[in-house]
Amino acid sequence: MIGGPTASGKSALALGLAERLNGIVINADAMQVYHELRVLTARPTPDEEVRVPHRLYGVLSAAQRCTVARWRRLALAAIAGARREGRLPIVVGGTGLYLKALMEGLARVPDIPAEVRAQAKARHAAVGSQGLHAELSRLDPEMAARLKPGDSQRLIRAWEVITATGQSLAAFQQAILAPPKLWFVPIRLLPPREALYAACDARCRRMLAEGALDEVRALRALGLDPDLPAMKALGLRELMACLDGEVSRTAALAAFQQATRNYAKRQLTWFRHQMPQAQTWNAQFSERLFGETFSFIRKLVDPGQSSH
RNA sequence: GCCCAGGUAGCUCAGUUGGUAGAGCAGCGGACUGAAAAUCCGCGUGUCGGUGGUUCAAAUCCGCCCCUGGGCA
Repeated sequence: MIGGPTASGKSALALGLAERLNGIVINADAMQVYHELRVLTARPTPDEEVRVPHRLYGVLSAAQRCTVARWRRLALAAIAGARREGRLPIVVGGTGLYLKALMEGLARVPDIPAEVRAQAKARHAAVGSQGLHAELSRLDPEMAARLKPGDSQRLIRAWEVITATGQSLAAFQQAILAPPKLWFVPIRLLPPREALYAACDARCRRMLAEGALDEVRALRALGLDPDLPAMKALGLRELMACLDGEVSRTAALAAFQQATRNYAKRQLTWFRHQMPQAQTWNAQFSERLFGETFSFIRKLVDPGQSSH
């Protein structure tokens, strides 16, 4: 399992390991699952997908909604498939929550009916985050106490769970779904800040050169609900503004790069604190370390090949 | 050369009738279990362009100088 911020070199590491270890690369990125987003999410190229089998890349339409639970089911199936084929599953992605849910299990919350979810959103739109927080204080004091009054997304979630099930989300979260009986070797990439930001900037620039604007234009033509997760991809809003002539291409790129850096910083925080059991490596920024990572993994998955 | 408008945090700018300064963004730190590329929380000492002066007290008033825009010659 490989985690780390965008542009840290995760995919290259996964590909390199998969080639040498008879592996299958399994996507753990919330945006790379969407078919219509290829350039904008830096999905592995068709060429790379030929070199090594890749799973869960572009498997959902942008009109669909991926969730942790949905991804987790897909990932478990992909892992099982890889093992059936006798290949090493290599789960790689920047969505920390997905990796954590896969490793540690997920709260067993029933599906919330679409009507209730819509109701929760409508309620939030009507009374605002503060208002919803106040309301939650009556419905579910425990969740209200641990959520910040401005945290709209979690407030909505807590509200819809208590409303639909009559039970607090806190109670569900105490009964975490048992983690699968799988042995993970978590590896995280935490590149130096300056190098990471430079890599983010370069990646955005490359995306523009590789047709990001065309991709955005095509996606927009689908006229999807802006509320869909896929529509939250970094760069979408910025590049749409560019297509509309609201901002120059240069300004759009700068905004896109800024958003990407902000995101990378959040990911660093996540992987630093939420994945503490992981080994820290730095493939992209040091060839030597890549070699070390490789032999380290080889020993773990194939002890017969090493001296001990 | 003259006139006008500006020079305040890394950037864009606030700053009431003089009481030694604060927002947004950036940056940094943090939270995180079914939208997570999401959603939030915390952190603000900086020669207030420089220098003289008025005043108990100057970012704020006055003089001179420097710099940046714009206008007139």
